[in-house]
Amino acid sequence: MDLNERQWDAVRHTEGPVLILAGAGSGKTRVLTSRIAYLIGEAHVAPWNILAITFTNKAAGEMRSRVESSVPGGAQGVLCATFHAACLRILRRYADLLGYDTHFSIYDSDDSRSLMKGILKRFQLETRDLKLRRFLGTVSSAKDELLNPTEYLLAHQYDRDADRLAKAYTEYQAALKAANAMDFDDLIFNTVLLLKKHEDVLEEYQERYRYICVDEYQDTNNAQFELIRLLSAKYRNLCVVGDDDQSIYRFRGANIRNILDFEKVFPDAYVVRLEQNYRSTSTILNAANGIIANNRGRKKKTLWSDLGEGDPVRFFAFANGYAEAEFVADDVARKKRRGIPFSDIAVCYRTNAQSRLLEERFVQEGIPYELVGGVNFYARREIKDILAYLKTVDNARDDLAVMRIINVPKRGIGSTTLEKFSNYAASHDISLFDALKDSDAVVSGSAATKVKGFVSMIAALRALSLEYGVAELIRRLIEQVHYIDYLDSLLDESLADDDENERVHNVEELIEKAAGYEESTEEPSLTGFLEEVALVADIDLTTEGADRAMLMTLHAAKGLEFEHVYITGMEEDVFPSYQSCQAEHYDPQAMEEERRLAYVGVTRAKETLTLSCARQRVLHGEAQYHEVSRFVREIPREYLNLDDYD
DNA sequence: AGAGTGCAGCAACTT
DNA sequence: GCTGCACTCT
Repeated sequence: MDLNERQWDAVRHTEGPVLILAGAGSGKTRVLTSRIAYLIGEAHVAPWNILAITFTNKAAGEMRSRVESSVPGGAQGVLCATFHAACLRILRRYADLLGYDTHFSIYDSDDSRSLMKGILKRFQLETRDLKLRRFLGTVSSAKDELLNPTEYLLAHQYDRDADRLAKAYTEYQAALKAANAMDFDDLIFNTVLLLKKHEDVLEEYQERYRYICVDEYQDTNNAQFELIRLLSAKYRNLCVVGDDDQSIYRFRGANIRNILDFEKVFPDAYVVRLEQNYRSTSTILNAANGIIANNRGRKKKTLWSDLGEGDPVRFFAFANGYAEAEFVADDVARKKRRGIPFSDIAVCYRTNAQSRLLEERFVQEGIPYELVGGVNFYARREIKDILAYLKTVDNARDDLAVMRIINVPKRGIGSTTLEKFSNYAASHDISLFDALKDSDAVVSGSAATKVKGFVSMIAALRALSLEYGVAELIRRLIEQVHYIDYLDSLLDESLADDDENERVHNVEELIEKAAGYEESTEEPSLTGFLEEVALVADIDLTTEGADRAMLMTLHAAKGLEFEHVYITGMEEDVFPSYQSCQAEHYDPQAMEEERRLAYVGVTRAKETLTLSCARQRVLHGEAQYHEVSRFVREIPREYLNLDDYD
């Protein structure tokens, strides 16, 4: 293994707390994998005593295969997983200690939203200046602070609206528990709770995971920090890797202090700085350094590279977004003609909405591309419908799932009938599905018949689920409910003959994914499939190998690298975003986070970096005019090609 | 009682 | 451009 001096240092220092400050492109993944290989091969640590936490499933998979190839056959037992996946593993074994059934469902953000919406309606908690968003945000940050509803109220009793927020939090948790479901934050929160309440469980996992590595440590939140603190408390072999300059998830509760204060919490921490960059030209690196130097709260470091100067960073200003998109597409095509594969190229932007113009232009010019993000595959309506059927089969207490599919496709069970059943369920303290089973007690006549039909259909599917695998179950259920006909009926007739129905295509893809899951998993199960599906990120779904340019947000680009990178929309109020520009005066942190995002974007590029802006752009349906982004101006002029600047 | 239609309101980043 | 909701029609 060819590692530099510092990297070796980080690899060999296996015992005790270690902080690796790894600048962008400094070979941190290589260090982490080498370290794990070293633990197994040289320090003779058993693979199953190692836990490696990564940010995405994709990163976890890459790490697993890289460890596997450097320690052939020896890396089997290493657990490489995201925080959420690692917690899920623990909870599937011990959730009963917290009063959940181990088949609990996982609610994604959409599910959380619907659930909360229902609660706000039922208890009339929503007002003009206290909206759904704030309720959800409050619950999420309460869980991050590890406060249950009672503790939350106690800690925030003098805050405005605290009583209503606490009420919503209480009811929301009660509803989740009744539905035998956990949201994303619960996965962490409940694991911490479990470990704190049950010393024997804590001890089991402390013994198990004697060596813990955490990647992208700058993006951990408070609850996640508490989790690893607990797990590593006994053996104290905690190695965290991160770069405070790349902390870009503050909005989601990431606490940059976790990395900045690591040495305060672990005074005996061994600190390694990786400052040699193996990715970018010095020009690109200097541009990045010029930008990030404007931030105040950061650990000083100086990245350097010996990969040569390379080309200057290019900046182009266009009259509008169309011209910008046209340029990017043309320029990508030009690169291709010069022999550069599309797959070496990424186009990044601040918000997903910006992808549309680019996509249109790429399609026109016949440039193959892959869009990362946008509407998550698993968030699409047709996919959520099928998954709701599966969830209902797997966990009948999941009211939200039942609610979603009871009248999809239409089977004549409308809102009035549903309301009766909801009330019946609430007053008898049973799940919606159990209420449906009591249909005669709630409604009569045709409504009762329809409900009975639904209940027996689910029962039949449940029987099928014991007999068949997930893929076959899906095939049979869509046939049973005539789901494809339903999807076709959704299409506008004018469009119908043209393209084939994309939703149908998505459903077929889901079946393929289910089949893939069954092949790649030792003991496939419906629960297992549902959880795999619940925790995937957009970036996990990207396909490698195809020669396509990548289109993605700057957030999604984190951890990736490309020979040629374009960043579009370099405009004030776009990037930096409108919100952060507004907040600038009372919350300088917001602007610093935008700047870190710019730093992340710039440092993705290996050979060339192209920035662009549009003087005029249509946002929210109206034309807006913007100045050139401050981040462009922060790049020292000597590294910038100024042909079209000013 | 349920289904279909039109329109307002909204649109950061994401496990 | 999309979703959720209120209103009207069957």
